[in-house]
Amino acid sequence: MFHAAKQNRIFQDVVDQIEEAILSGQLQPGDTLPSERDLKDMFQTSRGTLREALRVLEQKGLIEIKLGVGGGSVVKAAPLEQVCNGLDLLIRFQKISLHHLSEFREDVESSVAAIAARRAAPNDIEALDDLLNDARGYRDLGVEYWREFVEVDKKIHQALARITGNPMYIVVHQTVHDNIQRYYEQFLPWTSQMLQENYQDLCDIVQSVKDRQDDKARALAHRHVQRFSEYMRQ
Amino acid sequence: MFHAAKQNRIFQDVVDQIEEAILSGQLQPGDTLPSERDLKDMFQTSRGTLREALRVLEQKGLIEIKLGVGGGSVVKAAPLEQVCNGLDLLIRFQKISLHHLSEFREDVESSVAAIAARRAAPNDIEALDDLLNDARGYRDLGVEYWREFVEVDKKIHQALARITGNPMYIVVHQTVHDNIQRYYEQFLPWTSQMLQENYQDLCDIVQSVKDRQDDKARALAHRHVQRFSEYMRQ
DNA sequence: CAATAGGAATGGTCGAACCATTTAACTTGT
DNA sequence: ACAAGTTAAATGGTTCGACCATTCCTATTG
Repeated sequence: MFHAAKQNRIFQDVVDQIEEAILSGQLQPGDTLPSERDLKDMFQTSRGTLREALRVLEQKGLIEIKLGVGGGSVVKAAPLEQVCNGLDLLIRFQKISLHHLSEFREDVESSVAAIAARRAAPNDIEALDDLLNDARGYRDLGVEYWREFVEVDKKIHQALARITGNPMYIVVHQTVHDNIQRYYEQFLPWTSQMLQENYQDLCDIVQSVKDRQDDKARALAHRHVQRFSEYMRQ
Repeated sequence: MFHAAKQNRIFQDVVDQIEEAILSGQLQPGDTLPSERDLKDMFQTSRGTLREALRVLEQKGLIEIKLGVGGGSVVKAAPLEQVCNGLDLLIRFQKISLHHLSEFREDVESSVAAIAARRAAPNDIEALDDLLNDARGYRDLGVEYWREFVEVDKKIHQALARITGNPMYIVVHQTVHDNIQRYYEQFLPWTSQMLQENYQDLCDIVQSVKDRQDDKARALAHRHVQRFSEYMRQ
């Protein structure tokens, strides 16, 4: 339930203090921390210990460290990559398979589509239509434009996630998508037929979002992702 | 698309080498790395730089560092917590509201229940029944045992997540649950009626898992979590 | 006025020393 | 012979001081 309180570790105390300052808003994204030599005086510690603390914060994705005279530790906007990297590590550690990730993604995308269908505003619909037009363009250009098509496909899913207005879906969706994409980029036997099927799927999903049919959108999105998973299984 | 290749950073090279050794299986979980003083000689670097590398690996969840003569850096089994910690940090950093968290949780718990209903093995059912018995015991003891009851409730949800066999659900579920708990521990107007309702919900869910009725389990879990969210809105 | 050279601030690295903790071996008393 | 306490060694944690590499600003010079 609790984990050991290694309070002997000074750098951990420094990490906690700076992390608390960031999470509480005392330090805003973009703010620059004092230099290492100043910080070491503030915390009354050595530079080595302070640097270990900064290293941890950097690894957590909370700060970014820049070189040179104007440099220093800058508070980052959102530690999203860290979750991505953590997931990636788990995958490479073979604790999570592509199958697990796909299954999870099916549920997330389904829920996102369903909620989007309930909440899409007129300008959201407009944006989706624009993206759909782009997708049709690349489909018509032929299978050699699969890379551009996939990019639009990604943007459509991102747009749906944003329409939910719930940052949890945005964040989780992006993390899962990024990690799946990293793998399927290696296997890319895209056919013209797959492009056509995917485009049709997207059209159907957007249409059901327009019609406010959340259950239909959920089912379509589920089938869409599932089909994609099956492509990859081969 | 790419991020800067700061190859000036020696400690990063050390991190990469050790990480590669772990991922490739040259270093197995449980193995102990050489001491800092030996490692510094192997990498031909200073102890300070080497320690920064170890700090990063520790933060990544790949190694655990123990004190004393028998101590050193031990390769960890699974950096599962790292994803939890990362997601947790993201939730707190972005100050994701209870409402958004709850909405997301409703979907996750629903999917978990549905999948569990399809995959529960006999011994899983047994474990669920045992937990259900514990829950009934605390319910009968009265409302002053709400804390113990909630603990069992949590264990039941955890058990369902584990039954899915998909680490993604386990990790996401646990993180979301912990963060919601952080909110509702402040407000605890538990009534005897709420205890009763929750217990009945759990019974129904487990029953539908037993009956392999995944859609019913999904619906019940959704209502269960939704009801809980409504409690807290007051 | 532009190009170049220099200097100062800052992160990155190094080495040596010392402290704190832990384990194992050793000593001692019964 | 056994148990308790003591000592020693290995290991991570910390400190200090020095120097290097990078970056930006400023002053010099053509």
